[in-house]
Amino acid sequence: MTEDALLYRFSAFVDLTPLECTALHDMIGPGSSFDAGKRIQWEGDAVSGMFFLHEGWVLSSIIHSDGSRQVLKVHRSGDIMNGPSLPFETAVASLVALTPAKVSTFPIHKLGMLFAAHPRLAAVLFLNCQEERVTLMDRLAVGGQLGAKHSVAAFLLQLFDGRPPSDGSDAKLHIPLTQHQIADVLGLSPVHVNRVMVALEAEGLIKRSAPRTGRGGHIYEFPDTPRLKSLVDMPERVRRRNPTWLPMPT
Amino acid sequence: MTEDALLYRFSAFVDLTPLECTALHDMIGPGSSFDAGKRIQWEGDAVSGMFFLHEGWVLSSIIHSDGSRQVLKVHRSGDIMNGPSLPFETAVASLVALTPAKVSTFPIHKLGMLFAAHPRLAAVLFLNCQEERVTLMDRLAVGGQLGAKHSVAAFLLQLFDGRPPSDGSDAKLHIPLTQHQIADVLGLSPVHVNRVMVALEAEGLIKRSAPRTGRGGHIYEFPDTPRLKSLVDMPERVRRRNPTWLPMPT
DNA sequence: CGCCACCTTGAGGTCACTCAAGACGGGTGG
DNA sequence: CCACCCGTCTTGAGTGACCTCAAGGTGGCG
Repeated sequence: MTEDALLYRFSAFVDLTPLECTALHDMIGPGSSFDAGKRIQWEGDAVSGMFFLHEGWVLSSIIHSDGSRQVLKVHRSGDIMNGPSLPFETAVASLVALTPAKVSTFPIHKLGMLFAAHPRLAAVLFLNCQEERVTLMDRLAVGGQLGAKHSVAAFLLQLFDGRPPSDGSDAKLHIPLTQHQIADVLGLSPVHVNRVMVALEAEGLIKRSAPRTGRGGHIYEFPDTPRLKSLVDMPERVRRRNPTWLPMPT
Repeated sequence: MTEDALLYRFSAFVDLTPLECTALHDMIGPGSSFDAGKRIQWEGDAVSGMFFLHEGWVLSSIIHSDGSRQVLKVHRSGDIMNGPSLPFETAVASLVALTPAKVSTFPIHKLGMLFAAHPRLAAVLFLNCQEERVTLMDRLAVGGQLGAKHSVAAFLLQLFDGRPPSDGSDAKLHIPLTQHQIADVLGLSPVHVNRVMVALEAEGLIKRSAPRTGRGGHIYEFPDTPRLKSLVDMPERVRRRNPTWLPMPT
């Protein structure tokens, strides 16, 4: 299954050739495991490359000078991490494992080799980055204009829609974030997140139950996804797969 | 000067070889002119490529379903536009000329050729995209946590710091945005933007004067940039120029 | 048993919003 | 040259969303 996770982001845009698959495997270093709560990278570290998340949940966050924390992205299996740090001398964000996580490094000089040897893969990386940009733009739009209820609903729905294939396809989802962490994602206060959660549950839009195990998080169910989606009302973005303009596969 | 504008974003990361310069010029189509207020692209159009802004100001925005508008980016000379649309079937945002603007198209199939023939330039495009991502992340952080005063100050300061070289280097800056448009950028209401402006002026952090001409905008002065910067308090991001990991220049 | 992290709920305050009306200035037509 | 109009900026008053502070409840774990 770890193989599939690796190719997840890349094959979202193109059907990979076997040669490209092996090339990716060769470029990505051996994975190491991190316990829940362990820090994978500090904001301000020297930039050594990207990371690839095989398994688990990882939080990417920035500490503000007033001490408050802004979570920039909730990473899940298949995600490519630390791209935003590449243009700079030092890392932009910290990466913290939320659950036990398996992470590979994608050393930066191999990234250069990838651009030289596999232009199509490079283009896919570029597209992936542009898509992340759109994700941020949408968050900006939702958070800026609409209320906290919309933000929370959009957040939950995004995690639900984007769950990796291995998670099964029923309407339940374990989200290992505390309400405090969700607040950090959305730029709200923890107490207000709680109030919104209670309200959403009262309206029958979500259902929460205790986590099956240990630290943090809840299991969320979505009994009425259509109504939830209509509440959020995000524009439908359909990805263009195998666009004709990409360079020839290698 | 238009040549310089073209190379502005690229040479932010690397010193271009003459061959790369001519390659870029060849790939970018002839420029066409747009009057102020003219729409360059509609949200929902088919994606035909990127655009390159030689001269002028362009607003990139999304219309929400409730009619409100979110401005995603204020483009200025040298900017590469419409990148976020590339992964999708239809364009993500509308592009509207704010001032008379000169725009070239960067057809999508030539982008594929660029990835194949000029891996180093492709890598620079990738870095540029990652940097835009960071810009959005910072906006998210500022807008989410801090007040409207910070947002407005950060917005003005960002425009001031990022002004193209041709604009001269005195402490004056003509910003052709109405307060209503600034509100759309920041996700605030127009009246509140106005109140903040008045407050900032009362504190001596900015100074406004009438626009030299026609429609919209003001001339802003920044008599006390240090204090303004300390108010905004963004982390300093230093770009890494000519990183060693890039592919060989062509 | 008691600690700790998390969730929950209440009360009161502040920031930013909406609605509404007025001031200013440029552009147009008489 | 003047009257008028329209977009923009400005200002006031009232409302609502979200925040902070604070206290209490719950469950896991040593």
